[in-house]
Amino acid sequence: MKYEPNACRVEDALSILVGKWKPIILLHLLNHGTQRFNELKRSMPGITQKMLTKQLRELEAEDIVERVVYPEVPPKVEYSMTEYGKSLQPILEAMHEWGVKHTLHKQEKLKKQHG
Amino acid sequence: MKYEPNACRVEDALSILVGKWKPIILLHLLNHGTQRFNELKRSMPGITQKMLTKQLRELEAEDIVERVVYPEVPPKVEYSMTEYGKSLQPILEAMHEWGVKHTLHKQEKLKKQHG
DNA sequence: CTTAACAGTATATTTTTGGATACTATATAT
DNA sequence: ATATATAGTATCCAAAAATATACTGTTAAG
Repeated sequence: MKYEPNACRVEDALSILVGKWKPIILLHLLNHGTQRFNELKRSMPGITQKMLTKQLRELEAEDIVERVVYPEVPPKVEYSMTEYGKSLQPILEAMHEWGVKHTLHKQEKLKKQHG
Repeated sequence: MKYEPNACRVEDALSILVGKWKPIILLHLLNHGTQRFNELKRSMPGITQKMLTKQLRELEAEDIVERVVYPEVPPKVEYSMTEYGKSLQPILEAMHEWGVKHTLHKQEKLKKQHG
């Protein structure tokens, strides 16, 4: 494991995970498998169509998410994680684990501060 | 490992790693140990003093980085990872590993696209 | 007397990200 | 005839992140 500045690829992973909605989208697809556009939208209160579309297209461009259009009317579009995209799962899990610890750490810090 | 929306703590980890400079700062401190302010600045071409200060203060507020001021003139301030902050290393390493793979993945994709 | 090193702060501006709202097309249900 | 569901676009606007630039105070070096 080398981290010479020029060889550092942390940003590559980060750029895919970052954004207000991307981790939520990824975790939802990992947990629920294939989902239609409006299924995703309904499970993420607060997201706008524009944002959801934009995030999904970015993930698609990176081969993380697959988009399948069925030529029906009304339209039907299904999203799912690619096999390649699933390789992000261990990282998301590690971040989740760390986040849980960090929440506890902050709580203990607060206790100390007011006795 | 549960990801019920309310229990998802991925954002907690993400909020600490995110930003144009934070991963760079963290990796540098992990690899080089204690560093003075201008040592850090010199090793990150392009960063402004304001940005470096801001990122370091945010990391300090989260107990990731420790800041020690020596009452000398000219001023001397040393930064280092806290023990707690070092617990981020496996995540950063995992992201680096993934980033390396992703770089290769993209290269192969390009090859296919133009024959 | 001027300049540089140190570790910042202050102010203003640009760039990026995210959000609100209205609009499209087609088919089915009422 | 009207409303609803589908999966989006197109504009415009607000908020957040990042950058540029100038400034502070003290000491030592030239």
